[in-house]
Parts: sequence; structure tokens; C-alpha cells
Amino acid sequence: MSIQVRSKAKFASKREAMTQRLTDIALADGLSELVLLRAAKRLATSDRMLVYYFGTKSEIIHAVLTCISQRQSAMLAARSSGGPRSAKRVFEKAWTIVSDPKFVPFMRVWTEVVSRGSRGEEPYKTLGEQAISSWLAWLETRLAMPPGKARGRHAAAILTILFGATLLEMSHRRSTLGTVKLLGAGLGPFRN
Amino acid sequence: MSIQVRSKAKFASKREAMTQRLTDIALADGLSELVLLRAAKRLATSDRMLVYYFGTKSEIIHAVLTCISQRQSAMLAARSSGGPRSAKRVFEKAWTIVSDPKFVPFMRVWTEVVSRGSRGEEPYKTLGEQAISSWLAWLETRLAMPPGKARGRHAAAILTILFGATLLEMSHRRSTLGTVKLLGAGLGPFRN
DNA sequence: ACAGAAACGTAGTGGTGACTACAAAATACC
DNA sequence: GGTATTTTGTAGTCACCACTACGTTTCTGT
Repeated sequence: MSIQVRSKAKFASKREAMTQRLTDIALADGLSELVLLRAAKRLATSDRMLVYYFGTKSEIIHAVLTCISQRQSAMLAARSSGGPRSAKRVFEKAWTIVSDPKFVPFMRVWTEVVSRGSRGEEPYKTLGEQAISSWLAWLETRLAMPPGKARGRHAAAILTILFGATLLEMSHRRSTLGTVKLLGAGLGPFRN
Repeated sequence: MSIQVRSKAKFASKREAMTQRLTDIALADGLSELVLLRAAKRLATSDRMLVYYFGTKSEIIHAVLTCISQRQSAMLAARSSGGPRSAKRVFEKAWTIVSDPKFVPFMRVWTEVVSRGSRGEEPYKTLGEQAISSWLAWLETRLAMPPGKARGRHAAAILTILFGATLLEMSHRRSTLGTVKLLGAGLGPFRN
């Protein structure tokens, strides 16, 4: 086992490559697919190798969720064109991002993480909190409002709708478009 | 094992009593506490008794979630005083219900169920869908609007906020009051 | 070339959890 | 009392899963 201080650096890059592929799996089929044997088989290696590169399962989860977080940040950044907007426009923009099929897996994973973390189970609890915080931070930067409680509330309101819609859609296969339009209409114009 | 056709009826009432106590456990500590050995210990019996009365774990989950659903319906019915209201008032009322500490466990369980069911895992998938449907039906009956798409959309919009707020609160210990007020304001007056 | 580290393979361990087998008490019902 | 039911004891199966022991091969630096 071993606190490995690997001087040789192929290690890190291999681990990174594995993390990327594990992340693909998690996004496609859920965190429950990150079981050592199954995941190893899908990577065409052995569970032993996963342990070798990550040490523990918890480390795998941590690496994968961090990777998901980074990918998401990149996607959000890439779609943050234009300056700050009204709450309504930010919401609409956020919704078009979130409802993109490429993006849906991310939201599904976060609901999974938050749900598991809600009873205190690590690392889900901590990483779920981080994900929410990072969402809120991004939304705040997009809002054309002075920093402060009101802006925070608007960001939280938007995120509430995004997650609520995700959750409902997950078990209620039906178009949420009309619902979302309705909710978007409620967000503008500003009301503090 | 065995398709037991128990003529003797104490069986049913004992099973019912067990279901109630298991439901208490699930609401208090989550569905993951419904592990046979642990749950049995908390009921001061043996895992074999659980199998004796329920047959399989899946049956236990089914019974418990059905029970939760029934309790929730009863709570909602008991708080449905007064006639139909505007979307905004219905939302506000629903929020006071949902944010009641006595009610929070229910929402937590449903998010857990929906999350697990989102990958198709039974019985979570089916029961999650049922729970959502029953929520929507209740909200619709409370809305002073003619039946139809618009009413359905408003019910869905309200439920979206309720679940979104639950999810956010679960990982983001912070008062959602301001956020919810903001969202409530968005819901009235009607906009179809 | 060769010592030591890194990379990988095969197999095994220990724990848990759902569920079963079998049988003997205890309890209720008529 | 006798039958059917309920409860309990003891044990064990089977699958899954995180993790480990221990070996061998491949790489790397000098």
C-alpha cells in the first residue's frame, strides 16, 4: 500500500487517463458503475490496477467527481459569452445549457451525489456541497446585480429551479418545457 | 419463502405493525437503514422474521414506501383546508407544509428514491414516479384553475421549486427562506 | 549490465448482505 | 389435546465488493 511518492511521472499521466475514462463511465451510467471489478473490466484492466493508481475506492470517487466538476466548469465557461444579464435571461441561458443532452448527465450525477451526501456519507457530502457552491458562484457572476444578499438569493432561486426540474424530469419523463417557461417568466423583472 | 396464503389474520396485522416501525426508521435515518440485520435489531427481532413477514427485501422497500406515501397523503389532506387558491397561494401553503420539520424527512426520502430510480432500479423507479404523480395530483386539486395543460404546468412548476429547494437545502445548509419568497413572488399573478 | 523501482498479474482475504435449511420451542385456535 | 401457526436457534450458502499478498516482468539510471 504505501504512501507512494512516485518520482517517475508516467504514473500521474496514466492515473489521469484512467480518471478521464472512469469519468466517462460515471457520466454515462452513474456512480454505481464505479465498482472496482466492473469498472476495471470496462477499462480492460484489473481491479488491482485501479487500486494501484488510486489507493482506495474513495479516492476514485474523489478523482472522478473532481474531474466532472472541472469538465462542467469548462463547459460553463465556454458558454458564458456576453456580459451579465437579468435574472430571467440568466435563467433562460442556464436552462438551455442544462437541458442540453450533453449536459444532462452532469445534473444527474450531482443529484446522485447530493442525495448520497445528505446523510453525511463522505466524500459525497463534501463534494456535493462544493458542486452546489460552484454552481452558485457561476450564476452570481452571470447576474447583472451588485454583490450581496439579493444576488445570492437570485442565484439560489435559479439553481433551485434547475435542480428541481432535473429531479422531476428524472422520474417523470415528460417535457418540462412549459413548466420551465412558466418559471422563467416568474423570475423577471426583478423583485427584491 | 412461499406464497403464503395465511388464513390466520394476525399475520397481516403484525406485518402492518412492522411496516409502520420500519417506516419510522426509514424516515428518520434513510432507506439505507433498511438493511435486514440492522433493521431487525432495531425492531428487537431477527432478520428471519423480516423475511418471514415480507419475503424479500424488495417487498420491504415496497411496503415502506407505500406506507410513507399514505402517511404523506394523510398529512396533505389534513392541511388542505379551504378551497382552491391561486398558484402563488398554493405554493406558499405547500412550502409551509414541506418546510415543516415533521415533513422534511418525506421530501428527503423522495429525493433518495428518485435518485436511485433514475437508472431504472426497481422498485425505486416505479414508486418514485408514483410519488411524483400523487404530488402533482394533489397540487392540481388545490389550484383554482380549470383542468388542462396550464394547470398541469403550474402544478409542475410548484413541485419543481419544492424539490429543488429540498435538494439545495440538503447539501447547502443555509436558509432558503429568501430564495423561496423570491420564487413565490414569481408565481403570482397568473401568467399562462 | 545490473540494481532498484515501477508496472502489472494471479490469487486470496475478510467483511457484508440477502436469503435459505432445518428443526425445535412457544403460542394461539378449536 | 391436537393442529396450525408463529417465533426462535443455529447454521450455512452465495454473491458482491473493497482491499491485500506476493510474485514476475518491464523500465530506468548509472
